[in-house]
Amino acid sequence: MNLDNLQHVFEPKLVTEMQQFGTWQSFKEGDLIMDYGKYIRMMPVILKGTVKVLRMDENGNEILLYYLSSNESCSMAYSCCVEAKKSEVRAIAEDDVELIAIPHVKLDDWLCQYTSWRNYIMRGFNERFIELLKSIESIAFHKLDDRLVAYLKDKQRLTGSSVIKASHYLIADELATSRVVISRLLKQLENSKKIILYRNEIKLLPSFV
Amino acid sequence: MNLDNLQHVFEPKLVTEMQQFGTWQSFKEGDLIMDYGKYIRMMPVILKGTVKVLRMDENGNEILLYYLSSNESCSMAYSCCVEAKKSEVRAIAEDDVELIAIPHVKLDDWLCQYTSWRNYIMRGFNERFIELLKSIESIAFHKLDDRLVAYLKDKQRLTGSSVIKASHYLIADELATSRVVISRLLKQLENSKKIILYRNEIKLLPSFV
DNA sequence: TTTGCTTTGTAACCTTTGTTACAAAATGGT
DNA sequence: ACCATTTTGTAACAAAGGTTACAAAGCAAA
Repeated sequence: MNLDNLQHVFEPKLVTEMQQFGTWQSFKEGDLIMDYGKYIRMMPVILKGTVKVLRMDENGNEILLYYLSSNESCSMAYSCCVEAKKSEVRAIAEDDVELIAIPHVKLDDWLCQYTSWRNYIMRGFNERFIELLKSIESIAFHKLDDRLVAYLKDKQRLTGSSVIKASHYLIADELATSRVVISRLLKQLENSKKIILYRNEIKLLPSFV
Repeated sequence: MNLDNLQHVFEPKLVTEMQQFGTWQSFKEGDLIMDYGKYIRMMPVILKGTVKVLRMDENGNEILLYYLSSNESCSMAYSCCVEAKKSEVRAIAEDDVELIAIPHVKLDDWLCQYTSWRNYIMRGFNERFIELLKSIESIAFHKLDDRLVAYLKDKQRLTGSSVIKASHYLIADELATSRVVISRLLKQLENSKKIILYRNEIKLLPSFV
């Protein structure tokens, strides 16, 4: 397995340990990486690709928590992992994903031994916090049209492409609204020459930024 | 300082260390415990009382993050503290508060040394996560009237009293809406005999539950 | 008691978002 | 080419929430 990218984040000795004790896994687009109720025994560190993390509430509403990409890991997993709890989240591969799964017995050891690991974990918690806070702010204070624009920009940044592949239905789902509303707002954006709509595809024009 | 309650959470040796290295602090209702932009060098562990934690976004909107009560601590503080960053949150004493402030140099040491501390920190992160998720779910999927009812029940649980002391304006603020809207909804609840309204006071009737 | 400030009540109106219903277009398999 | 399925467009309407404006009530200090 290729852990070159990790060298920039962790000290060499830790990378060697990760190689030794971790399990390399790969997933194809759409694959289910983690699901509700499954026991978590490993903590994932993403090497390549993007992972979408979702959560369902008591009423069956599913909500997008955040996206994880290279060198990030699922903070929610950590404490679940240590306490051998069941997953409260679902993780899906957005594109082709490679990750290295760290067995839970190593988590605590490394926390003591390696400053880089400790910082990595703590920074992860913090970043995830900030993401959730932004999410709250977005829902609480911004109207749907702004949120939609932010959503599209996010996708653009994440995929590195100005062509976003998604159906209106999917977008509606992730913004917790209905398809008709999204179609309406997208059409407004198209009319103001900021995007062009195709089937399953949205092209962001220069004037979009 | 009286750290009896901590005995139930931490091993005796750690409690002794907390006594030795921590700083005992007390605050009166309304006191500012932590504010935006101040450097965080200590991590608070609440001994008594309730702390309200807020955050402000780029547009100056302030949002309620969560309440902390006995034996809880501010997860947001942790990583800030370790990296000696400025606070992104404001913390206000809801009632009379006692806390013990742990100097940041001890945080990492204890993480290695004491399993109870490690679990405490990790569980804290997790609980805060869950709170934020609930908050997101509430805003995203529930209408204001439901959220208002949930808010009142929360206050009731937190204070242990069926009489909630708060102006409509304050409630509106914490639910990120306008005073008129809250007055309207409260009046509906009063009309359906679930609450009685007074000035700066709301009495929850038995039928409210 | 008078004055000024805060809190609450209420009406009227506007904007945003959600819902239902139906049609048209695109796509993929046979 | 034909059919079933998915995706998108649009209209018409309903509901929730936000805004403005003003009045009345409560409270506190002078």
